[in-house]
Amino acid sequence: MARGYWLVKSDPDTFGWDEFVASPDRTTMWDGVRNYQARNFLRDEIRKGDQVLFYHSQQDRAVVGTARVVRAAYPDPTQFDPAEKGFDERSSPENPRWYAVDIKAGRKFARPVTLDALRDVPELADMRLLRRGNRLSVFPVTAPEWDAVLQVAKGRRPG
DNA sequence: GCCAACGTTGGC
DNA sequence: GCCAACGTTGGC
Repeated sequence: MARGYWLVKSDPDTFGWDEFVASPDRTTMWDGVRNYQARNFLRDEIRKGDQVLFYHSQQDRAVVGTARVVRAAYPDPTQFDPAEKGFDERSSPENPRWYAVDIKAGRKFARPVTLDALRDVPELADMRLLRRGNRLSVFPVTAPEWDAVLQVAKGRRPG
């Protein structure tokens, strides 16, 4: 089975790498996605075992480590809870609208791979992360892109 | 703090 | 069905 690669974004002020690693079994529910394109990726394409780049948005703007999908898509429970920010009154357990996956923290990069560093890598010229106006919080990464990011993380490229 | 990008909502 | 207004995201 072909393994998939993904990038997920997180605002470190809300949920950063350190909090991720401190989670039970280094695993967190990746919930709160309320964008249909991102939802479709979660619901239809992400598979258990897929690999993930964990990216800090906002002030950090860097890929900080890797993760792995340990549970494929299931209905995001926060959509049913009026106390949650992500509550959606149009959703019901019988007809869920939003999905979550579980991801487990992998390795932390020795040095974060910054956006600026990524922009210097020719193989990443078309990477979704670097496109103007990209706001998707989860999207696929190609195998060459995955390899190139890891090369930068290992210090084998400038950055 | 500002602003561009973009998705969603609601009036028509 | 169109589109202006609005809210959110995220880079700078």
